[in-house]
Amino acid sequence: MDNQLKRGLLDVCVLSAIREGESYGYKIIKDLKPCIALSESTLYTILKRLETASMLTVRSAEHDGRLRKYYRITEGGLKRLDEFKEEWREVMRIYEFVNREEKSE
Amino acid sequence: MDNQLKRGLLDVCVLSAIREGESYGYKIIKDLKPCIALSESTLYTILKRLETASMLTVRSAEHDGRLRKYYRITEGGLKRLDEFKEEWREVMRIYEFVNREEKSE
DNA sequence: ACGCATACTTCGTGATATGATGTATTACGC
DNA sequence: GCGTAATACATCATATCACGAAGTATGCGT
Repeated sequence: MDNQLKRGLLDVCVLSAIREGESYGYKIIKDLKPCIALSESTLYTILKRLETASMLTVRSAEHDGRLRKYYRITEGGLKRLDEFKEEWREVMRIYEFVNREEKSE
Repeated sequence: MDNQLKRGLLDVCVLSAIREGESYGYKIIKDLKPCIALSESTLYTILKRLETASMLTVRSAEHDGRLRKYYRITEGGLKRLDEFKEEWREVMRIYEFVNREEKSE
């Protein structure tokens, strides 16, 4: 899975990682590891994008003397996850088109 | 469907459009219209990319005094379509992660 | 003391989709 | 016969994006 298919999936993966409660960058990467691999630079890019899009909020807090940024999903983020489900129907339709009748073999 | 999810799907859509026999740009767009909308500039970019990747071959032929470029899928292209099926399992796994247990509501 | 894990940031790059624009011919209505 | 739409392909500029590389800084184990 090193291709373009990840695009469009990454955002929702990150959102789903904080859906159940706020989390922070490093933890998100670890939580998503069994699902999808993403590097730090990728994650922080996505988090910034989602913040700009008001799909999550950030608060900084100290933890063991270190700074941590905690991300919390917003209404907009939850809405995005819902929309994703809708979009997925469209994706499945395309998938089925690609894998349509391969009769005569 | 104006999002990123199309990426990764476009290539295989185009390949699947010429899987059953050679075709040309304008016709591919029309054939794919019920499946996925793509502009001419996008299509020709993809066709060029697929040609470079040896997933299809091109031949020019005159048709009604006009030049047409006919695209034919190669072994590599067919292999790509097979690989796509494999990759799809991965994608479905990710999808299921995103839409996992939304209990407690 | 050293290395590793934690934690976040910035920069540069390559890939990509797409709109805009251009060229050229055929088909069709009026 | 004239204009417009459809056919058919090409090129350019732009914006978005994932990601590796590299940097900064702290805490923990040995």
